[in-house]
Amino acid sequence: MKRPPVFALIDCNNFFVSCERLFRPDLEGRPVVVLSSNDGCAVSRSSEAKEIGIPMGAPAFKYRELFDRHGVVQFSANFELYGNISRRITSLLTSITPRIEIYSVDESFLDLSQLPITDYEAWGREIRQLIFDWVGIPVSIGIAPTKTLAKLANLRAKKDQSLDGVLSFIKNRDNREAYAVHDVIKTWQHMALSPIGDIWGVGWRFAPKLRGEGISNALALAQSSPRLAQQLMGIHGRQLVAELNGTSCYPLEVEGKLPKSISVTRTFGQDTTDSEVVEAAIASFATRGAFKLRRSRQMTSRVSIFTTTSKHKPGYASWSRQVIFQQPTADTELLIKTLTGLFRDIYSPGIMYHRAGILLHDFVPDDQLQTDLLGTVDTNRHDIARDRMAAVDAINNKFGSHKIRYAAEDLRRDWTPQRKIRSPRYVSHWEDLPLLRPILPK
DNA sequence: TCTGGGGTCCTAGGACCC
DNA sequence: TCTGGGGTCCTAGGACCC
Repeated sequence: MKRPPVFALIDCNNFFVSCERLFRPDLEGRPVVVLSSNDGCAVSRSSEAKEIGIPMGAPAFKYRELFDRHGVVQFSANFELYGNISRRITSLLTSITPRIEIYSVDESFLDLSQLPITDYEAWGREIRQLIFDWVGIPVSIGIAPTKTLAKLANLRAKKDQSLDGVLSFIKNRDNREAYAVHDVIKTWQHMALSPIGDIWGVGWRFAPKLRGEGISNALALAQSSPRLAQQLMGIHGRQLVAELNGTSCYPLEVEGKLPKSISVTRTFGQDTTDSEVVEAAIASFATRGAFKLRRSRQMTSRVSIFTTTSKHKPGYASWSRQVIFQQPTADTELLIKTLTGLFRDIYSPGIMYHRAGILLHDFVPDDQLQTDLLGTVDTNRHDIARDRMAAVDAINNKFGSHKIRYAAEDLRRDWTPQRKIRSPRYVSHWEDLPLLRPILPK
């Protein structure tokens, strides 16, 4: 018999900050923030930092005074560290069940319906302790018959200290009922306490619209008509109402999906009018994008670039250009030539470039080289390029990324973002390995 | 010559997520 | 002086066809 799904959402608390604290236990109990690229905005905050009023995305320069007053400890983002810790947690979860969807760097959904669990909340507490003991990261766990409700349960588990980080809207499945009456009552109580803007899928634009209709919390949305929800939010609104009522619309996506587009974009370390600086940046973006594309075993048929000036200065402007390939490619060399060529078309001296990026779209599998209408595909050139890139990837894989690269990337390096206060790469570079000093007897 | 309705495909922009 | 980066999906509207 196929059982209805039971979703568990396991979500790391203040993930980036928790990773930094792993190697700096002295920061426990102190306000800590992790900053975005160029040390621009706060993207992860400890609970102490939230309490003193630092919002998500707070620009660091505006909060400098608050940081100083409360002794807020700041870090530049250290993605190598966070990726490593993230993989440790997902591999632990994968050992519990293969029915796992890795949703983001700090969140995974599990389907528990096939596991012999008699008390879901007790199970959640065990797993929470297990992750803390083995990896050292605190997590919250929400369990429910739909993903939207699992998200909501997770958020409630984070906000209500008395829940101890775990909340389940399903007690057990012994009675074989999909969703028992006492479960529904419990779910309603928590939905009534969940503001409309906290619901997964309701963002800053839809929240005021819904409030205007008198729908101010999750329970009110669950009890509103699917038709009204669809009118206000499109098809997503109708599905949201169903999910809040326990009917699952969003299944567990176990298979890692292939990307449908790839983008690499950066704000420069400092604005520039120099075309060589921007070209070198675009060459580096092309290299990174092409690498990601090959890793997904795909080729691109349409690529584009864009540049912008600063949004926060008068005369903000942006430019973009795209090109369609007759023959799909994953060749770094061709992509660098094409994309830097597109930039030269739009370059204009005197413009203060602030940000630039590349986008790759319209992918085909890399083993599917289609001939064009005239059958003029140059398979020989294609094969040579593919072999060359396979060799480059193999070398960089063995000796470290960027060991072999195109000269266009090194033309100028002035664009690279600043990360002035990054923590050591404790777990990915030998020279950054933490040292343990033995305590000598006196 | 005049003309409506229905379908498909594409693109840009909007909305959301972490 | 200093305000992130990487994605997905849906929808409206235009072009085109019969």
